[in-house]
Amino acid sequence: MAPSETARRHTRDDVARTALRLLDDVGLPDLTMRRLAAALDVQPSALYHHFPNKQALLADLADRIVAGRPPVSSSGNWAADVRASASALRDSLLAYRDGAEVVSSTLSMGLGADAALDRLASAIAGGGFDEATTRQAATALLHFVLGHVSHEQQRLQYDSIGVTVEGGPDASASAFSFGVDLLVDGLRARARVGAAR
Amino acid sequence: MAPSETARRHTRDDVARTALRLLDDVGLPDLTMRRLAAALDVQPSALYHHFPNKQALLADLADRIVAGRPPVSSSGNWAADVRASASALRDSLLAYRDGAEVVSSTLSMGLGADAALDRLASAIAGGGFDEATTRQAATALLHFVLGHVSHEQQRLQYDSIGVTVEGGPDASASAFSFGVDLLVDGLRARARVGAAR
DNA sequence: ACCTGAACACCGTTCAAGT
DNA sequence: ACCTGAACACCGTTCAAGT
Repeated sequence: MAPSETARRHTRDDVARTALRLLDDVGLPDLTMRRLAAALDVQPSALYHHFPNKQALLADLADRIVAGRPPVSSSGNWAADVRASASALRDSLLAYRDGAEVVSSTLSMGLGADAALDRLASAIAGGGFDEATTRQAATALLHFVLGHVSHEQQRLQYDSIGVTVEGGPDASASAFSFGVDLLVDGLRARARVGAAR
Repeated sequence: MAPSETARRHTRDDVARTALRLLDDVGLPDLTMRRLAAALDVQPSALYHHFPNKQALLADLADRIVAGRPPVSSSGNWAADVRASASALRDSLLAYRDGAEVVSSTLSMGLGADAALDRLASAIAGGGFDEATTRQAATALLHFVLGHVSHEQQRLQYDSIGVTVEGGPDASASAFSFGVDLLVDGLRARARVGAAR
């Protein structure tokens, strides 16, 4: 125990966990490498020992945010499973400040958020659609969920600044359900046609 | 003509148009106030005479991107109109590098992109849905369109760097149509129920 | 393996002052 | 009305060097 009273060296997991806490405290725009370093009581350059760059760190955070809730188990009703998966994903994103924005950004970088897509896809696959339909429907649903929750979280910020927003959280949740139902109903129409028994 | 050979003073419209050109040339991450100032042959601080901050500039760009194409005129077939509106919006976004990202960001700031929502909503309204349904469906569709095209444009960048992406532009366009159809079919199911003649 | 210290090449924004 | 010059308070990232 040479260096000092408190342990000083960090692991990659430490860094990610601290980043997640900092994200929740200050939001994505203020989650800088320098602030993260300060939170870890370390020089900014030390972070680059654990992550090659900020993008890689954010991709890791996205994975952790999505994995926050366990995947929903299949119930035998694929439409209900899709709704439950979408709702669970929304909850995961809402669990961290700017969670949707973080996952969105890594999805567009092609780095993370695969888990989110996979979960939606496997729920949809329960309806017996072909692979192309399943993948495209999952992508459409993911885009809707990320867009909706991003919007929702942005309004939460305005709200916390004191600006009152029309609708409120109930309206937001019901608009979310509506969007998911729209996509599920669209798929249902396809199931009737596709399942040419 | 006191100052010099070339006219030196700019209008707000000049600034926005130059910003749009710069966006197309270098992409959103490199569209900085300082580079824009350099492109206008002006000091960075001069920009703040035309726009209060970068957010306001981006909101203006978003409006211009969405207004790039005229709204589709009603054809008597609301479902076809919705598909045409979504497709026209996609074309507008694809017309500028990172167009979808620009519009997304201003939408989440509650500043612009109203025109995009309004166009989708008026096409949907042709189906005779109540106002809440129309608005929520338009929002869902807008989220899908923005998410899809953002993703699409990000892949274009990887493509231009030399990385070959699975699928290609045809697959992307057909996945877009599929997502729009899914939402339209979901709405159609609702039309049958709602129009309890 | 993990970190420091110092630097490089940038950002957005403000503000007094000029014409 | 539109702009300059200079500053303020930051960024992400690299790299030699330390332990």
